[in-house]
Amino acid sequence: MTPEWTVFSAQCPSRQSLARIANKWTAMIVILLHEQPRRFGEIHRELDGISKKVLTDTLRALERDGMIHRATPSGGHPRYELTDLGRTLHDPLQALQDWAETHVEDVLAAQDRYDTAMDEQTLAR
Amino acid sequence: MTPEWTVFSAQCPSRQSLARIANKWTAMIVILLHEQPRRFGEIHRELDGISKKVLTDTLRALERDGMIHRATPSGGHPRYELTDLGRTLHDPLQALQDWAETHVEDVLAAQDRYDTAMDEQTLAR
DNA sequence: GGGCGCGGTTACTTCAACGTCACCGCCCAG
DNA sequence: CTGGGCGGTGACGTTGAAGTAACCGCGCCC
Repeated sequence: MTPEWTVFSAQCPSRQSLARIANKWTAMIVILLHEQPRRFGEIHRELDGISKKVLTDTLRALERDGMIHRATPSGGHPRYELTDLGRTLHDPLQALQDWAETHVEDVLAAQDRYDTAMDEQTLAR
Repeated sequence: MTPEWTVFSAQCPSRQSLARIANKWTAMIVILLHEQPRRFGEIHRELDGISKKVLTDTLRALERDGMIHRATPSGGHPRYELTDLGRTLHDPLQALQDWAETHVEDVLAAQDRYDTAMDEQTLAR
């Protein structure tokens, strides 16, 4: 009987798995590739602020985990595309991006409230 | 006219927001607190492998972003609980955890395939 | 064949995240 | 009034992730 691990156990593979997908670059890349397959340079241009190194590292990791596929047509440039597994990941990650964009204002407001509360606290002492 | 930023722009606040929620500790804590409010020590015990320092840091950050609330009943220990905002975050994050747990095997298999393919490639040279 | 763009790779550095550990105040039990 | 658990905090060191920049082979075009 194999123990029923969950993401809450540090050694459980699903924890590693969660760590990979609960990551901003993973989310953005999966969402980007869901629109259409893209080439390295395209992804690099669209993901503002990512370096070539980090992009290659992230793409390799996603490829290793079977979420994307690197297809090199003969005599052409490689294209990155989602695999079937990767496609199942799109909706949850898209939901995350949607949340981030619709609730930005709330988060910003909460930060303001927290920061001013902290300021008052330190001033009062 | 404010520019229509998205998470793809590095300076957009929603990018920061995405970075916070697309994070394994955030996901696990939100899911844990959705079941019921908990005390520091409880969370610490249930999240295998997190240190006190990282836990406090993460809790503070989530509190600042308005996702959780630290309630200290008079003459009692503080309890952490989700705010309304935090509650809206549960479903997307739960979806991520579910994905991680249901697709572990696929990911593991993909890693195996990738690694043996790499081995053969290096042996062939 | 020389230059250019693409798609990386590599070596080196920098920086932030994290772990560890000692310590603290508070409250309660004995 | 002392000892222990709880809920942290702070200093310090380590590590790993990320940035930087130089370089590289390939194919294409002039």
